[in-house]
Amino acid sequence: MSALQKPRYQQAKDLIIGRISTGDLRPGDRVPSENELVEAMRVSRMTANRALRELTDEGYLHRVAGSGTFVADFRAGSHVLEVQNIADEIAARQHSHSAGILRQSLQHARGEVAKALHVEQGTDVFHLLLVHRENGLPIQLEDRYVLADFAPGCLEQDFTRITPSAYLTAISPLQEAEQVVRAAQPNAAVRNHLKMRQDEPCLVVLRRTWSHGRPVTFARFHHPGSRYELTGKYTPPGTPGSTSADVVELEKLEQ
Amino acid sequence: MSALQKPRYQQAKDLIIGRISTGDLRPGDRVPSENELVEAMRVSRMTANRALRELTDEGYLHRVAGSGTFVADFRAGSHVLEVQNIADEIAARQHSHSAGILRQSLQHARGEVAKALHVEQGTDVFHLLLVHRENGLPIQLEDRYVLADFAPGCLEQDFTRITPSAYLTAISPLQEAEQVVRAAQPNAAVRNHLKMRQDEPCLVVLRRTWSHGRPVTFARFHHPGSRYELTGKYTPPGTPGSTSADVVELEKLEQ
DNA sequence: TGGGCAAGGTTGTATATACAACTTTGCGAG
DNA sequence: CTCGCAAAGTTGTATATACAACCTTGCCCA
Repeated sequence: MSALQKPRYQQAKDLIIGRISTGDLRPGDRVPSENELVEAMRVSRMTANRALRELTDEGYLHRVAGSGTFVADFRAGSHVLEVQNIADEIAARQHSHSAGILRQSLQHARGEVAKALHVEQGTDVFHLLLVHRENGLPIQLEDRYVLADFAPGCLEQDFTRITPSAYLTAISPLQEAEQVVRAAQPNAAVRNHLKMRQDEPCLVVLRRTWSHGRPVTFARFHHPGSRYELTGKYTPPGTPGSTSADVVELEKLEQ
Repeated sequence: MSALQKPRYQQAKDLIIGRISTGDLRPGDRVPSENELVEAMRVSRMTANRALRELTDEGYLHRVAGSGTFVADFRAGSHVLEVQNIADEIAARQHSHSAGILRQSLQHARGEVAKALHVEQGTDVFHLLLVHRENGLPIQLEDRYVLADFAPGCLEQDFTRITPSAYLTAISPLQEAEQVVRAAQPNAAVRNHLKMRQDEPCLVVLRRTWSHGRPVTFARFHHPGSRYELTGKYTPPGTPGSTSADVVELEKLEQ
């Protein structure tokens, strides 16, 4: 193997995912066949097969034996927790993601932040505050604290290009997460940042994420109740993945 | 290949899963290595590798290169979806659960209910509407539809003693669930039933549950935003279970 | 013109082989 | 006794090959 860090099947997966997220490949479109991938990427057919098979298991593609491989119709977040990166979630909907940075600073952890991160009061933490937009419309206010010694480069990072979640995941796999979901009335600042209507409720997610046995980041996410919802799917032991089309259908039901 | 319907990698997966579900293999136990599987099942190492790799991706196993393959520590409690029975949830908090029945009738499925349950308009369904209280205070309005031929005894059941969720689970294991979580303003009826303050937002959960490949029940849950929240924990492959005390701690953080 | 059949492409599975990277074990030298 | 290193075992990846099952296309024949 060449001096490449990523395995080749992963490179193939990245290639396909890239073409999907840029809109080059759209739902229903035909994806290169295994043999075409073999020629294009100079890999064996088994490697191409693994890439396409895994993407199918992950819900991105849809395969028909004898016919071909196609981009799956939709991809709603499988587990509520699986979708940690809002940019991916938006890209999967074929929409455009943009972000605005409201704060990016080094602070001393105080009160509940120190408590949530299991550190002493005054420990260095980065404080990030940003607004995520889907097709220009704000859908998430991310208020995040990150342990400074876990991600020292936080102040230099351009989080409008790489979301904090993606950045932190790249540093080290985030292994455990806990979250709380609640409905609440936003305060004026939040409502303002998210351009919410008066009296529109807020879907609030508090999430703490662990890496290698210690909490490394704690975030509060506020979403406009009218423009965002969490979807989940639960399949205990047995049955393999069914399509996510049903979740989509459920999503559309009005209360 | 012999006259076997299932692929051999699937047979290998079933073998491991079987040993886990009978308790023969317990969390942390060592699973047969690829080479041992090769000998035991007379398959190639690639086939054994695929079986173990897929089980790892699905969360059942945990692999360490150079060391071995082990049963993953836990698999329940990962999702928000785990708590299906509000009475159990309340009991876990050492509080008292009570329920009031507002409706318990046989109806014909219409509109979105028929659509959610994948049946024709007019199919018989039971409609249940009840309020769950924690220490006397309403915390959930359960608006549930159940396929009549799945649970024929629904009208005779005393749902103040056994919750619908517990009753349905007893009939047949509910295997898959999908849900959507959103924040919304309740209508007057809901607000009234839940004794909610004016302008208090509502945490709404839509959940559809499947059994043996077909949807059997569809429910809308409304909760007062000030008295109820969903908590979840996610532990992908490795780390052993920590107590839920941390989640509790996170719960108490104010926004 | 219409139907049927054959050919080619595609996915699904299975095997044998090879090498790299990592972990554990155990032995031998100091 | 301890440290270090070598050997063996394990997972991770990659390739070449093979055959079965299935779908689509297009051609040939009635």
